[in-house]
Amino acid sequence: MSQTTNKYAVHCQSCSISRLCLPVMLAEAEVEHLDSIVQRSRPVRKGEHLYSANETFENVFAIRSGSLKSYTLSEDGIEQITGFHLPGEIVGLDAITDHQHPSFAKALETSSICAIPFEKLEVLARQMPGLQQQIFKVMSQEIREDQELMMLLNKKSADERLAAFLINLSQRFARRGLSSAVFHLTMTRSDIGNYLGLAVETVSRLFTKFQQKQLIKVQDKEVTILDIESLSDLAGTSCHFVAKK
Amino acid sequence: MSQTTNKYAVHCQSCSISRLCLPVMLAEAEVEHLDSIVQRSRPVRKGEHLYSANETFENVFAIRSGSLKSYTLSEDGIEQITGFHLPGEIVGLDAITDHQHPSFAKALETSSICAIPFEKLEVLARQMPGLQQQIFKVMSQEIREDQELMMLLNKKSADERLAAFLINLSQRFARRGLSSAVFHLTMTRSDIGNYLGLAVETVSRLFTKFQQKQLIKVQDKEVTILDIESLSDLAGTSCHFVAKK
DNA sequence: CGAGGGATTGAAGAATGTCAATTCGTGTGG
DNA sequence: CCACACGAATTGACATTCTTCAATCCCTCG
Repeated sequence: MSQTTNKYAVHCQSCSISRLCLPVMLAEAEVEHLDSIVQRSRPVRKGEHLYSANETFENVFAIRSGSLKSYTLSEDGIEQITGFHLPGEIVGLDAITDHQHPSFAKALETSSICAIPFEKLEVLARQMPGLQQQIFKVMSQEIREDQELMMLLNKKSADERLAAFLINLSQRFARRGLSSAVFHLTMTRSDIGNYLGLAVETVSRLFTKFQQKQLIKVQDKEVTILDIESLSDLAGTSCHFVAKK
Repeated sequence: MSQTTNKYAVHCQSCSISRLCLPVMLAEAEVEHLDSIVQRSRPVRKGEHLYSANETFENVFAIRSGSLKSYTLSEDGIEQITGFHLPGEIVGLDAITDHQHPSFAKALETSSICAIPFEKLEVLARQMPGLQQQIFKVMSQEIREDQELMMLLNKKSADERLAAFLINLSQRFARRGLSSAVFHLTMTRSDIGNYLGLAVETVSRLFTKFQQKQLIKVQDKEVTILDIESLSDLAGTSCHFVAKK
């Protein structure tokens, strides 16, 4: 066992978010196998990169605590945030294709990360049907979420985008046993705008607008959802045409 | 062997686009195994659905010839096209997560399709490392492409989007041994607009604009790329700020 | 030959971006 | 411990791209 493994030992067996992570479908003995290939190192601090574009792909990463953003850089150096990631989620899956990371992953706060050597994971997956299934599911889920995001960016107004974003975060926090009503944004307004395809100023204006409409309360990075109903309506059902009348 | 398998028998071993499809990394004997679980049925005709949202997920589908579009419907019934698919590509991967299709796949022209029972594929993948790897790669690739599309929708102007779309199509045709300069659009202008997050009118205007600039030649559904250089520049490097000056 | 969807083109309007100024908050260094 | 500096956030005024609406044309397919 490596030193790093000892030092930051939190085993999958006792990990609080294992039910959201790869071990979900595994028997106890299987979890031990998985655990044995997982590498844990010192926490990644805010602003540090977990991986960068063009780096060789070796591991996928499971988030144990904290939060990350992943993003790509276009040829002209423009940052495009492709996702925010919470505990239990797996990042780095976009690198499998050609063994090189196409994107960056950066910590939004100090975060604990499990590195999982992908080649070993593949081998294990062949022996453990449940693990293979779970990997497929996680990847499938990501494809689906990206599609939903596309829908959001393509068809929805600025109001709808931000509402959907907040609802989405709320639900994800809830699944992790945190409050769905009050939560902390670890990303900047600029990050949110970048992710949603909006100017920072627009995001800022919307926050105040939502606050005036008593949908949410915002104090710096602390968001309180006051009217989840209306916010959901805004996020989901209303469309350009209807909204206008 | 089922009747359908006989009737439309084109085996993976002799399939012209197998190098773009799942068999890529397999030994000949392995391809035979894969081939034995693949189901081929009568071609899907233009406008017919390969699968629809909420249907139970059983197969992923490989496209042998023709083209498809996949799309989702929002709660308010708005169509959002999430991709156009060419021979060699696999569709239905977004359904693995919860055994239900979240999206629709519709033929844009008469298309030959291979249905691959996913449960059988999973079993096979455990026995054939190369197959498992290829499935992972295909899924990873899709995640990556969705991210690129997000970048496109989020950060690029209408001109850049259409240019990128045309370049992308051109490259994909080229990989399939077709002309990268002259090709046929099987989707409508409306489809293109939907996919790129633009109004049909905008797409139409851009086609004429590109034509005036001698970048392309368009005659109905037939596109000829005249100046791939400039078009690539437009698609990739130029950014809002620079372009404005 | 007629009908209907697809495509094109023009004119006007709206949503959002851009620019600019100010405030706020936080972390750093003296 | 305070002052400063710098990035983040907010707010206002203006600019612009793209959408929306409307009319017309075209092509295909019954």
